Amino acid sequence: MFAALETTDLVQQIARQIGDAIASGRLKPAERLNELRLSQEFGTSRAPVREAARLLESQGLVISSPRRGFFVRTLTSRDLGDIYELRLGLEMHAADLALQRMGEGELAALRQQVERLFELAREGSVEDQIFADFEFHRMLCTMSGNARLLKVYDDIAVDMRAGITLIGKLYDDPHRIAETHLPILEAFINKDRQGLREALNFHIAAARDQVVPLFDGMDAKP
Amino acid sequence: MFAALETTDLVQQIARQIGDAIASGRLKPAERLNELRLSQEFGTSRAPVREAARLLESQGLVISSPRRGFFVRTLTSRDLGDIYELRLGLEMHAADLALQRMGEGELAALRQQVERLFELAREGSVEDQIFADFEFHRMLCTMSGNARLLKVYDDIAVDMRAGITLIGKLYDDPHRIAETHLPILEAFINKDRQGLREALNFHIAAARDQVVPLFDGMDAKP
DNA sequence: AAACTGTCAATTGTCGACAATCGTCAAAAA
DNA sequence: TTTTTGACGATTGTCGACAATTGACAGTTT
Repeated sequence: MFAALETTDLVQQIARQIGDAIASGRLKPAERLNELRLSQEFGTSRAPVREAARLLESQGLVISSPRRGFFVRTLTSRDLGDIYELRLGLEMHAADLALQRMGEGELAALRQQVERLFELAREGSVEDQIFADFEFHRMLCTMSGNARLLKVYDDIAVDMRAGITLIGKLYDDPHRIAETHLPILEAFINKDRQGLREALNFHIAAARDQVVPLFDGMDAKP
Repeated sequence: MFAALETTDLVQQIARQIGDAIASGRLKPAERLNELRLSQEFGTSRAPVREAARLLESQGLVISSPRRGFFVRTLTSRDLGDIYELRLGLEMHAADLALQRMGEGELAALRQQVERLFELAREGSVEDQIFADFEFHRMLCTMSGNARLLKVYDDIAVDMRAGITLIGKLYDDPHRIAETHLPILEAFINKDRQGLREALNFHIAAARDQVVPLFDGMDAKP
């Protein structure tokens, strides 16, 4: 009858804000999370901030160094390479599963999302397109019907986003980015399993090659 | 010159103990984590216990219900099915990568681990063999050379272990379990990529079919 | 000048306390 | 009997405080 009231608890709110700050680059790698400062900024005590930090810790977004505090995780080019390599396997598997379970509605949604990519290439901001790009691949993982797979994708997506915003620059022509999704969509339509794998392989390898190399030498020790 | 002193911090120690208790079934699904009781048992205050619970939360081992506390995660057969399905994709990808990067030492290690499986089938406890089984597959993921992939495997391994111990019974003949690793090993030796995929597919599907069905109706709401 | 040592402010790790909330149980109403 | 209401105990969420530790800086020694 009525809508459920805001039940967001404090810790998760804080965790999300800090997580966003990391993914968006407002908190830089190796930066220390000053608990007192953060708690004052949030208007709370240090306890919820620490719990939020722990929440992010096992997610891999921050690392805790005993007696020294929490630090934003440093991404090496090696880490990023691993992430893209994992993503490749993950999405190919997701695509396999999606092909088996997919109906017409899902296909239409994918098609619409690709159209959106072109749209944003013409008249949107770079960040918006990057976001839409992530969303396309997330849809693919959703369509696998495997919730756990989706969770893994969400985890690594945070890091990819952090990596991209860390580079700070547009890493490719937006129109070309949109275009590279066409073979994927096409293979979906044709239910061409092998072609889909190849299209994903090409697409993700391209993304990796444009992101990872720019990352050498950007490392910093905590 | 000297060995570094134990720098294990309290929170991680507690988190590990609770995690072990969950994986080993000493803490049952949907069971509530009474913070006061746990803190007394550990001889600490509630703060570190809560932080440990948060650490386990984003790992998916416990879920927090605002104002009601932390509960051991309930595994549905659907969850377990997803996990095995994800594991399949993960290990096939790991195998692909391992095939490219593997040397002689790795092959010998795998072979030795399979021998150990047979050994334990003859004269070991069931738990030891299950543990060795997990270790075999973990080695495979390690050999992928992809640290992030390994992390994902470790995450889902906890749940698989919890699922198996929850069932509580031996789920197959130990000797047969050992045998099903032979085709995997063989395909590795022959560097037969397709055969390796098929062997893994068979092996993991078998594991799933023996674990997941037993799980129907064991669900409980928090 | 360089390296070492001692001191000090800043920050973390942990604790005990208190208010808010939830689940339970008994009593009252239907 | 079944359902609703009310109150109580138990438990959580959050806070402020204090001891322990760290990193930096200045002073001392070689």
